[in-house]
Amino acid sequence: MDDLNVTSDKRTHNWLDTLRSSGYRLTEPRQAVIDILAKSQRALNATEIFDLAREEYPSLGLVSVYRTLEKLEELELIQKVHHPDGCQSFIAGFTGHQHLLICQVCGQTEFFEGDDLAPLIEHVSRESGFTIEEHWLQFFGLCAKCK
Amino acid sequence: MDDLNVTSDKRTHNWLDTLRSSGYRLTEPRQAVIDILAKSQRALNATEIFDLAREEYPSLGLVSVYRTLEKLEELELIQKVHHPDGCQSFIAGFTGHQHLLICQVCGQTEFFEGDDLAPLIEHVSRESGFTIEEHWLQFFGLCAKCK
DNA sequence: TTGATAATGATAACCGTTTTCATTACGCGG
DNA sequence: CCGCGTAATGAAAACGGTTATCATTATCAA
Repeated sequence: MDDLNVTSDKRTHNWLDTLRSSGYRLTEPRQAVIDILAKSQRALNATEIFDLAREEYPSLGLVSVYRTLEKLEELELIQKVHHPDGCQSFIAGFTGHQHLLICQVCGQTEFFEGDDLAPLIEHVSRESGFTIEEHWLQFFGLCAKCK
Repeated sequence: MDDLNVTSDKRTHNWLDTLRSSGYRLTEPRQAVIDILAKSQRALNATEIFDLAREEYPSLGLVSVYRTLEKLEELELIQKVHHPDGCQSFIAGFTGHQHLLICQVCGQTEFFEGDDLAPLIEHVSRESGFTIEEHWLQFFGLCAKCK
């Protein structure tokens, strides 16, 4: 638990730095949103972030959540998570786009490498005549705790 | 072009049969929506289907488009397509869930097999402790015509 | 052909997101 | 450390896509 907190504190710090060096101000509403996202193990939508962040910073407005999400996504600090029940949730990304493994019960999300995809991409590309430039890969299942 | 039409006519016929045998009535609004989807090579959203179908069947209501999409999806005749710019488009599926290859310029969509995924799933599963039950895979790129 | 009822289209309601705008507070320059 | 320009904020209203309501229509089994 301590490890997680250290990690999320570091992440919060890095995000604030990135915001500053991109010319954005460090405001309390932004920090409130960032605190929540930096330590979440699952994807959250605007309303969920709003509710959680308000516990610490009650004057937060929902609009600021939307605006902060916009900027964090633009800076590639978070990424949108597509899910059968909606596609408006966000999760912290370590290094830009990554592949996700999502627990269908608790929502806990992990990242994984998908290098093994190269041959498949090669094969599909040759077969279809397409030039493949991007790919999305997500796995859904049950995490160790939920099964 | 003739081949495409024959195929889409067959598909239309199959869909209408499936609707009937599931206890749904065969109505003109439904046929109008199905005609459009059965022959489209790219994913369409409700408004696009509405506009296209109205060219042939002008009294069609938008609500019927939504209701028909609901039923076709439930019967697994169409599937939702997730895209960076929205996740409310649908395309005809051949056999339930399949992997998609989408042209970023014209939207033309093809299906491909992803059997090569098995080893990756196995590996991620062992590493993470998850039981993996479902996966999503999509490729984006440029089709032969658009590149 | 008839009748029960599934399905329709028009309208209004709904809800998540965006826009507007007067007010606040961040952070640079002095 | 203070004051000022302006980015950022929160409240409220607007917006747009989807869903619910309801009187009317049309499908299809008997």
